[in-house]
Amino acid sequence: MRFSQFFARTLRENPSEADTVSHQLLVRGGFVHQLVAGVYSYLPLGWRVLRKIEAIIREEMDAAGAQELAMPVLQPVELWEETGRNLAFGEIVFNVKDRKEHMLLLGPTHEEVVTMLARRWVKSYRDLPFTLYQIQTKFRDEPRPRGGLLRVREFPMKDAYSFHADGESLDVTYRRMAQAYKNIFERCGLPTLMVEADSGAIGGKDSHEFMVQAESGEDTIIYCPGGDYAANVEKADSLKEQGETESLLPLEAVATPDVKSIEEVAKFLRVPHKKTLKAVFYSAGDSLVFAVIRGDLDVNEVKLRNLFKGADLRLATDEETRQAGLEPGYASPIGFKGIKIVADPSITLGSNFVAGANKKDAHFRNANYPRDFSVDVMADIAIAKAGEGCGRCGKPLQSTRGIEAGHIFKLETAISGKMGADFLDREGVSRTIIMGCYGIGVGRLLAAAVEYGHDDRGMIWPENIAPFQVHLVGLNLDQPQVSSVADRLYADLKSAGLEVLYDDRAESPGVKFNDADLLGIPVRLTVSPRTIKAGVVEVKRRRDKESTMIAAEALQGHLRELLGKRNGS
RNA sequence: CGGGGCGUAGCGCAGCACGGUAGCGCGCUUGGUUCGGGACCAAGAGGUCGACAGUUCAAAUCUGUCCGCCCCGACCA
Repeated sequence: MRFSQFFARTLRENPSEADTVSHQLLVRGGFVHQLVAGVYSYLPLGWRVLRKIEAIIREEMDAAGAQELAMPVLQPVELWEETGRNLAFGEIVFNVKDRKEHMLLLGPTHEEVVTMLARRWVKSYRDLPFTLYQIQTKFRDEPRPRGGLLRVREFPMKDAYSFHADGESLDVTYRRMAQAYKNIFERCGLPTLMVEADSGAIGGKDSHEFMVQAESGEDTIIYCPGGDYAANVEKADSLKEQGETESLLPLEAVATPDVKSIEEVAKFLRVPHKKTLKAVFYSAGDSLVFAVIRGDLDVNEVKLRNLFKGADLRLATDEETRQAGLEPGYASPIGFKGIKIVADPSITLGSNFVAGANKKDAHFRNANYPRDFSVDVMADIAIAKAGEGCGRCGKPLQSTRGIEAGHIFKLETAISGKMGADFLDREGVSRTIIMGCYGIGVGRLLAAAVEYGHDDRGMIWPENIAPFQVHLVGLNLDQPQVSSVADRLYADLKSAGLEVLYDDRAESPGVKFNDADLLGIPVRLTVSPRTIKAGVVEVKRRRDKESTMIAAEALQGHLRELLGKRNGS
């Protein structure tokens, strides 16, 4: 492609609306253009990258035995009423009305449609298992699009769905898909971390996310440096520090005027945070929930929400707390009944805790479970933090930020059960089809690749997904001798099967070199009066600092060495 | 939805407290000189100042309403 004819324009300055690196660079380089909030055009450069990622995904999906199909974006609301997920998704779905006032929606995902297909086709265990996938635009009216391509409202996604007669079959496919995902991300040149994830309101059992490590990521990952554990913080568990165990002392009330927060209490009574009990109140649906946890820890709302199966969980207001008969700042489960008490096991790691006295300006010393109070549910509701122990090996955990590029999970019968997708097993007994589903945010993956691969001059694309393989820069092309050499080289490279962006514009060298750095194509070749005189071509890899001069005759072989081996297909 | 910021030429911005000719840099067009890391000279094109309403002799500037975009939070199969 000749740059002079290419539909691309670079910007010298960062667009004001972008402050995520990938967003800035993709806009500056002319890869994407925003139409409205969270809706982007993929311009030729961006589209080329997207199609390369898609091609890799297709190859790996096909190799893993999945079959491609295409399902409609436009879906009838009735289908979603079967699973009730039109309510679970709520405001996030884009609704449309047809001319007959029939309500339709723009698919945010395709479990319902694909399960309808399975229901129609699958009669017998002999029809199972199989896996279907598509690469298609999804629509979600996110409350807040952000970070350029990282969180948008219209986006290309690869979604796959597997159907099984039993859990063992699902396990096999799940592992195969996990491996396919590893292959995909590796071929895209992106190191990812496979982490245990929360499966969210959709239900199901196992769930894993594939994370690209990046500061701009929306998720926090807790992982063990030993490599035996990694999880999204929403799901992560850890070994909490053991508090000191003393012989139990008698409960004793102390005056604590105006002392409310754990911080204040610990300071006022001169005890460490981990020797206090924290009480937090949530509103779940139409009732309140009383959460108790050791004072140095925090409540993981995702874990808590999962205990209440999808209920609308939010922090209760002080007003609501008082109405339940509790005094904010001085509340504790001691001598209290009325609302459900959920406790974290950390309240047993230690003894003689300081806890609220359920009246203003007073606390108890030496509170101990179960001597002094009882709880309704004892379950892990704590946020895991770096520094705490790995549940597998005990080593201190670490944390990092990540971009969720892929997510796989075992749906089991969460969808198929509600939709009556059944089959007859070997014994002629009707059973519910078991499902798995597997997603990759393709556009987000593209952005993640930039978050991962860039420097202060621009993007640095991995070979396999770069928009072009070679960036040919011609300098002083107004000299006929130079342009004829450059034109010939361009033609030769193309006929050798390379994808070449040929900068034949009448721009100064500085502009061309800076654009080459910005666009981040893996190999830059320069032809100029200088190189022609020496009978060489300058070769510079984007990720290297130095360039080398290669004799014109040896160039093709040299390029093959630089690029060839990476093209795995 | 709560908090904050912003909307003036294709892009980045100034002008607005104090109302009176719409400006700068980049980019773009034409001609010339340049040519290995964002060249120079000269001449140009390009804007209903987000929208609507109000105040005023007069509004980019003051007032009101609405719309849009970005950031933090809430939320996020």
